Amino acid sequence: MASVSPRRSAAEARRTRERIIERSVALASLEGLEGLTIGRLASDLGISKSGLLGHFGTKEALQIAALERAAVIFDREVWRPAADAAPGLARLRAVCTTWISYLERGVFPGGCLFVASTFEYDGRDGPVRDLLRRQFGAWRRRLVADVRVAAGRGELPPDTDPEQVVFELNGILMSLNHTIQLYGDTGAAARARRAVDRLLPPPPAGPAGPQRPGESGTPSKPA
Amino acid sequence: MASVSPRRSAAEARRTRERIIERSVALASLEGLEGLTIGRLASDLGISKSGLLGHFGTKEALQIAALERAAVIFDREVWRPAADAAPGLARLRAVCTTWISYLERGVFPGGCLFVASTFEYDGRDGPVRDLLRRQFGAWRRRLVADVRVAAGRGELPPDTDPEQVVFELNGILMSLNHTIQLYGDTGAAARARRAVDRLLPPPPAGPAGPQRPGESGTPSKPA
DNA sequence: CCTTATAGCGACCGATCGATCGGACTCTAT
DNA sequence: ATAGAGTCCGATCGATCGGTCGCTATAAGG
Repeated sequence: MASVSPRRSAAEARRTRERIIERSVALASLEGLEGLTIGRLASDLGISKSGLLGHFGTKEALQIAALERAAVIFDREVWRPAADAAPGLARLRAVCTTWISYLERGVFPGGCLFVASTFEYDGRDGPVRDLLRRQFGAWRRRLVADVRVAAGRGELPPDTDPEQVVFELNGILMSLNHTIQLYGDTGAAARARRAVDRLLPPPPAGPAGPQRPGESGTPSKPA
Repeated sequence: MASVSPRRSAAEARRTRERIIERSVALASLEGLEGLTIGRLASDLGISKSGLLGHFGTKEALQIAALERAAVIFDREVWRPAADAAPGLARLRAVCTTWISYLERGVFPGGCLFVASTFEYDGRDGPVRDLLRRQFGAWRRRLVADVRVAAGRGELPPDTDPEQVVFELNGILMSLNHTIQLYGDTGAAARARRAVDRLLPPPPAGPAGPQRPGESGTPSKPA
């Protein structure tokens, strides 16, 4: 009678919802979006199944909320730290650095949630897969745009095919993800960096600037 | 009473077992190794759950049988068609060709079962994951050996790091797998081929042999 | 021919799945 | 003060999960 603790202000509810989503993201990266079960999640958080599901309605809505949160985290961990670099090669290389680090540090305990989810949703379609498609598309477009800038500025060969570069970049990062997840070998990050260097050669670091003199871009040491 | 059909010779039982495994592989590539459910599988095949499980004992044993069968298929579709090429660059390139084709043709309806399973078994360990590790290890070792041969024969730069090359090859193929599965874009196979060409440059196709004169290897047109 | 091994069945197990319900409770707005 | 909205609960739903059991009918082996 006294043990029931039904505290529930609007702010508290928001916090509860946050906790649910946060835990969902971590759990989903380990067990998969489908392996996420309401019962387990609820008992993990010390709340009831109905109380949990009340925030989302259906499991699918929870999955989508988790994916959207994962995108926010990805943006925070990978894109934003590199966003200030000069568009073009500099930013591409900066993004690759943060991207590799994001896998190396294990931001998601079970590896990149997007990659895992894609393979999980191989066959079936539906809102979850649609969202995944959109998220990957947006990310790819960002990278392609910067490759195009880099090629236009002469930082990459003029015959560069932007989509091709992004295709290969994605492969490098997926291979890293795969190696880390299967063998726990974070040393593979060095391999990924080498592969990136081959694909996006660093500008010559001579005392004289590269080829675009007036550019403030090329970060020498952005703190 | 009359509808029960308990035919069961040793040969018939073997065939039943084969049918189960075959269907399991296809289903697992679509729904995941864990998404494989005994009930669904049984009703798909028109047999009872207990009759199915009697062949394997546990679901885990069935998953392992499916993975082992998938390895046989992979070997048949990817390795064997290329195995006769000369060890070294020629065979590496041949393997990449069959490998890409294997993804392009959708040998497994849900993409490469090994890759999907790896990400599915991110967190948890156990016999399934151990098997995955061994299978990937064997495949990687094969490729590394051929890269080493190629480097030793001067078909690749002498400072080539074999593990690095295989790491990047794996990435290319995983990126292809990913693109096909998420967008159904088999056109990405061309991108994968271009990436392979960059990583494993084809030998100069001049009228004179490459650099190793007495070698019968370098297949000009092996039919 | 008769015994033994076994393939496959139907019935059933406890556990858990996602989801629904009515109610207890506390905020917030009037 | 009171009404309404919203949060979270316990109980419960039907379905399905992996797995077990006893049984029957046959094939295989002596």
